[in-house]
Amino acid sequence: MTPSEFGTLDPRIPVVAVDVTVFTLLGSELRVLLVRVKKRPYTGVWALPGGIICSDESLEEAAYRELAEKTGLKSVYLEQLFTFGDVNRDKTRRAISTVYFALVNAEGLELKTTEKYAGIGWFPVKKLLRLAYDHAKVIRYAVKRLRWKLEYTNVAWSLLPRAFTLTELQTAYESILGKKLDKRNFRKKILSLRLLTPAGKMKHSAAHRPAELYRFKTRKPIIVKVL
Amino acid sequence: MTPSEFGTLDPRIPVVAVDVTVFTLLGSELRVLLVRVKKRPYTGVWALPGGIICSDESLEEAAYRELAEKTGLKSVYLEQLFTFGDVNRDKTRRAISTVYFALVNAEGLELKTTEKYAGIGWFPVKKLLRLAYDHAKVIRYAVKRLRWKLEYTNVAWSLLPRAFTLTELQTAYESILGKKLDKRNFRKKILSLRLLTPAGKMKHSAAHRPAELYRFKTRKPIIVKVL
DNA sequence: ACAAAAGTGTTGTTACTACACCCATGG
DNA sequence: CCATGGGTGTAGTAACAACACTTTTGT
Repeated sequence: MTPSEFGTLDPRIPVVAVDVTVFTLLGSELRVLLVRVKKRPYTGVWALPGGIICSDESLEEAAYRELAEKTGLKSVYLEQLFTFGDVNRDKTRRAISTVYFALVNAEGLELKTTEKYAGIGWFPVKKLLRLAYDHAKVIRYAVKRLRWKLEYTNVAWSLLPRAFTLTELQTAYESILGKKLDKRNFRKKILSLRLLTPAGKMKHSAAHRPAELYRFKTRKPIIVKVL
Repeated sequence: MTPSEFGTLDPRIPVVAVDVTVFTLLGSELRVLLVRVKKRPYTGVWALPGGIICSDESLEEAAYRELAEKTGLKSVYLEQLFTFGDVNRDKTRRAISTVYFALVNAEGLELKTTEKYAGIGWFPVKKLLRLAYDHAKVIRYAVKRLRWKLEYTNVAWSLLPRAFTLTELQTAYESILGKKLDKRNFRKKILSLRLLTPAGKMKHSAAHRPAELYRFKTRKPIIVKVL
């Protein structure tokens, strides 16, 4: 059974959807993945990627499917964020949407879209245009959760390339948390957590001293007080 | 439209339910509210209270309705916990269930049940019997969240009577976290947070020095590192 | 040689842990 | 008067915040 077979019934009967908020860093700016809707009444408006679940997949599988369709990525950090179920969040029918939350390294990543959408792109989280449904609210909530996650877990690995410098890591933290951090204290704290291991290489990027590259020892999500 | 009008369709079409994990302290033991199912194939088995949502209520309203039906309580602490959507979690049909999480003071509270159930009661969270659906898993997850909430927020007020002694508060923490706490450090920390205000009364409970009664200054949920 | 980012320590302050005795009451 | 839980302080330790200069490289 395909998604399109649902949703043709009584508009008061709830339909179950999954949406995904995918975040990445581009030019040390936090961005979210949006798609351009074709269907009325939101034609031309941008929204989070998502859709009705299929009858033979779990919610999480639906979220992974959505993510893979748009980004081609399979093994990324993904977790359930919240389920939005207000009566009039979708003007056309009763829709319950479980929103997932993904973090991605966009380096060399090609976005693809399906017939369903008229476009796809990364949008800065600051000053977002008007979005369809209640998606503006959803993104605000997701950003809050992302900030919390950065401070209390090791998920930052999912935003960065495999190997990265401590300054890159610090910049990621700074641009998402929206505040400057002390270089010495940051490095001391991060290294003392023993989450990182030197990659054994240097990054030579310009006319200045090269930086040591590090990797996360594990890419399993764990809870640690980082800051 | 009433809930019973749903669920008569194709069993592969997802139906949206809300379940509630209601916790309380009875005899300084953590307990959860369970109801006894009548319907096959879970006849006689205990489960979390819950049901299909109505077409004109939000998820949260459905959770409040469920809670009020069973406990008569209206203004309690309630928040969304998680949405469970595995394909075979309900043997009879595809059911997506958003689970809410409530904390209640059970003092002088009368449990009521509806036609739908064969019984209702408070069950110790330790050594639970077999439960219907995936509700054992749901409760384990909810207990984890409860422990986190106690350590990082002020929600403890919702488990206690309006006025309580510091020892009662400490006992609540100890029985939920499952460990002893140091009396002096606990009191020092709690009072330094300035969440409590003396109720101006004493609790005379037996042949020993009476204890000062306190109240929470606010019953709005806030995030504070308590322990 | 200079511009530009990498890298590195110390000190003061604050929060946390561990620990033992006297107090007020009811029976 | 005694059994019971209520109430209190201190000292050592660990985590955190604030702060500026030297090193290494490419051009």
